[in-house]
Amino acid sequence: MEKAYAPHDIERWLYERWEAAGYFSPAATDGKSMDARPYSIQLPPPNVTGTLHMGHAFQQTLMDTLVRYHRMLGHNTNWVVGTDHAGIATQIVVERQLKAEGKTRHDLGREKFVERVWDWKQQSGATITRQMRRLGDSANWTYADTEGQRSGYFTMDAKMSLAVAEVFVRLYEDGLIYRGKRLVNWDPVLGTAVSDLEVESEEENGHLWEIRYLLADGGGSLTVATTRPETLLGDAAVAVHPQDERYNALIGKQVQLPLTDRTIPVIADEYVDREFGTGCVKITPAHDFNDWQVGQRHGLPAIAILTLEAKIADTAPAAYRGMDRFEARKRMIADLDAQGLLAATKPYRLRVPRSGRTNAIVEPMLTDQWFVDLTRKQQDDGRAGGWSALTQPALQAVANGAVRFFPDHWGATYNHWLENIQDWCISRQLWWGHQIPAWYDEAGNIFVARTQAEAEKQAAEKGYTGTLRRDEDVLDTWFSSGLVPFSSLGWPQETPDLKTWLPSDVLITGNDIIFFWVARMIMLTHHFTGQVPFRHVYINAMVRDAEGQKMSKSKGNTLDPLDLIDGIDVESLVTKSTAGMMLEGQREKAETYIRGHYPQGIPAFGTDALRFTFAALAPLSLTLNFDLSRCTGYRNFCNKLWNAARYVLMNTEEQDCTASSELSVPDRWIRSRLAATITEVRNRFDEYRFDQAAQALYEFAWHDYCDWYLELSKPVLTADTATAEQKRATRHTLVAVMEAYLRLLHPLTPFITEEIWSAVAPLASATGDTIMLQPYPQSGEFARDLAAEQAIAPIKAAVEGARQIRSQLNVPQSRAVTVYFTGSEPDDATALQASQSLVTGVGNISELHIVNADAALPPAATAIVNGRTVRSPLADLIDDVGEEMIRLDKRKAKTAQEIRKCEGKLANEKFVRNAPAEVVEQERRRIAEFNRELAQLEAQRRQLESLQ
RNA sequence: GGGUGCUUAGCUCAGCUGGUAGAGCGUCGCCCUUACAAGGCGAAUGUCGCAAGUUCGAUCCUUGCAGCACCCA
Repeated sequence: MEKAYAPHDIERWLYERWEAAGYFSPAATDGKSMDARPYSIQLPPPNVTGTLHMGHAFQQTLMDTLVRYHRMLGHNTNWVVGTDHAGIATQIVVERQLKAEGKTRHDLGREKFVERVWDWKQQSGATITRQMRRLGDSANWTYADTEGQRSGYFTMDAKMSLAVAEVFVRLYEDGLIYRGKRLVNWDPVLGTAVSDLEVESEEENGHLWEIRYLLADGGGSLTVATTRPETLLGDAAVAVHPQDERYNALIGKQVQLPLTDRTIPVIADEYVDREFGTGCVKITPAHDFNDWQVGQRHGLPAIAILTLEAKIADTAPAAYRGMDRFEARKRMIADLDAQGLLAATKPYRLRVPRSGRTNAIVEPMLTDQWFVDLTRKQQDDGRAGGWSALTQPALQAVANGAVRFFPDHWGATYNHWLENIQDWCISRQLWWGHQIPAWYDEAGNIFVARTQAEAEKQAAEKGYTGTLRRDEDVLDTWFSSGLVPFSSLGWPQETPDLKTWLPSDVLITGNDIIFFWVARMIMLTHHFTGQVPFRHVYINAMVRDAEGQKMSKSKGNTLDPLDLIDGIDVESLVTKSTAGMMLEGQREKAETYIRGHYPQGIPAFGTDALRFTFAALAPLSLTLNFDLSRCTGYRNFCNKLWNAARYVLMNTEEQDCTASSELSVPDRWIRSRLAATITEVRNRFDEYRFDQAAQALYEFAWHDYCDWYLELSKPVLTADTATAEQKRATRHTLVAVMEAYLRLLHPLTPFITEEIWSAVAPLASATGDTIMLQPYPQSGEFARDLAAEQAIAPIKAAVEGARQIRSQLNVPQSRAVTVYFTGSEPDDATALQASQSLVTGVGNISELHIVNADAALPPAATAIVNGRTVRSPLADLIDDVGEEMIRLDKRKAKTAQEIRKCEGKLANEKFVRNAPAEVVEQERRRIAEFNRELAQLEAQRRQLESLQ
């Protein structure tokens, strides 16, 4: 083995070997695989043209850890993966490319444009799956891989598209999909409807304009307050609160609508907030969601005055036609002012709805769209409505525990959303996506069918034989991803895979798509298969930078997981991170951040260290602050493990390492600790506590195995006093514990464990081509041995005591000292006696004497470790008695304080009366212990005083 | 306005059913001891956000307050 751990040298070729050998497919688990308990995870399909970001890397680390864990448990394990066509995002990218060529998608036409998107998908589609391989994802790439690219399914491939059409048609036939003219959120830049989930509203600075509307009968005016004066052209009424005495007399009268020749009524509606503005609100049903409701209540007309490009339409007065909405606003304010109708302009903070994709201000727009009904209890013909058929069962699934959230409080968020759900607008005015399987005849009659031929047949049955026009719109991307849990398994065919892998075991995903995706998968899967899509939903934290800031390109604080794996120099990092930044200020800001935070660039940590960091930092809370220094720490951990393996191999290779019955206390102790760690790690994985599993693994390897066991093995392996049998027992323990530990660790750090295992396994008599398919350690493989754990305590205490004394008196550890040891437990003396040579070896102790607390000793320095006392003659050390006195006084003060605390408790009658007997007893023991310690310290001090 | 989460060492975070406050990184000493300087050994560091309550006992339970973050309207 190389002297230092070099991740780059091992990672890539190992992955290729695993994949080529077919280890990722369920059948590889072992011979009995298909009968074993199935275990599967559905990957949230990433955007096919996207790249891997920290959130992906984090999620996938957790998924791969679970998948590897369960595969080693012998479960029939299938990690179903695929990529998403990501309608809007992908279309935007290609449109941008066209724009660079001076073209629009309309220049190409739909067919050519879609072809072009496919080209782009083919070209860039492999990027993300290649990156996932670098993470070590043991995904079942060849499963559902209809395109033969070893990348799983693609949501727009033929098979998946078939399922989409099938679902659409069936929902339509069930009366759960309808088409209608409704107000929807409209992105005027993209020219498509977007769902309310894709709209982000933030407070921005704006104005509140107060505009005078004159009464038509000439008897004065009223003043309305609005943040959107341009929509005035579409006003259908002015509303006041019915109990508002200021305006009572005006209700029912007509007012002259400024800038137009229309008059509109004054109506009364509870919706009006008397406190807001002037208490008079203009009502524009065609351009505001609330006003739409008011309009419905009062039978008002919806006058649309904006085009789909958000320009003033021909329905408005000629003066403003064709103007952009914001230009029109300016002009109208000026005109109103000129006519003396502008009463006031006030600065105002308002929530501005913007499209998540284009950042354009979203316009409520009255358009024909397709919806999934999620709100009706019952349809007019008596069939179940969407609430009963889709929404309610989804609520039920969580309520009755069929689906469990981790952490469980996310269930509340899920419930709250579903309980207040709106119908789901599923049509998008895009070209890239699943085209809606609906056709129209010339009269506008709708035929929803799986194919055009089927639609024509339907039309013919109604006596129509002319040409049919297919609906131009495509479906919301989430519509197809909502089917993934079953469509990826071959639905609508009744495949055996559906039986085996539905429901999957756990979904790991971000809280940002609980509504978009999780809820919809539960609804649709239940509706079409009667099952839940998954049993558990683990909501992972959002990855942020070390300061807790959201990662964003414009701040420059994003990290590319591959840069953490491979490393990158600072210049390349700057170039890469600022590429494509148009705004000068933005570029500078990003560059400053990068040079400030990574002045040396980023070192190569390797995949294993990155994965371990994600696991160790995985909290059950909202955010994960990714700290590079933690990553460094875990890279060092890998190096530690690597070097421990080197030590083990150096001392065991080509030697007899077979089992021995003559196990020493350290042998038995480390095996016992491993047994405890195995139980701990398995439990933690089972409850998704990746952080605690990582902690237990770290602790064992570094602080038990390396710090103590390897050190304790040295005297045995090198000393002439140890018998051949004892040496063999130690060699056997070294390799057996290492081999099992590697298996225990493997799900988190697949590469380094595989690499070391291949060298260590033969020595531990383990066979197999890969650690991946080895059985996961069971606590029964090693015995818990409480006697050994107790016997090791005085050994450690003696060594630590000697080290403390040397260190605190500034004596180099290399100087051997004499130690007088006084135990605190009855068995300490015998345990220490039996391991004398170990203690003197590891502790660099020249003579070890086991003595009573009151033994007469030469003046000595004292250390107390876990109640055990270690004393070393000052003659061995130095002659500065004063310093030792200071140390003793410090220690005395500490002990005295503890005693006071205990005494306080025990003096409290209520404590003694009410606390459980064992707690009181424990307190008594502690006080006795401390008193003994104090007496010893005082004796020491007197001795030193006499010396001065 | 409603909801959820968070507040513990300089930083990033653990802390199980209330019973002696922990880790990693960083800091400060001393060591290149033949697995590892990406290392070893030792040390220092906390009114557990604030206030009240329950309890013999509160970082943990309850209530209120403050601050931060996110979600919904």
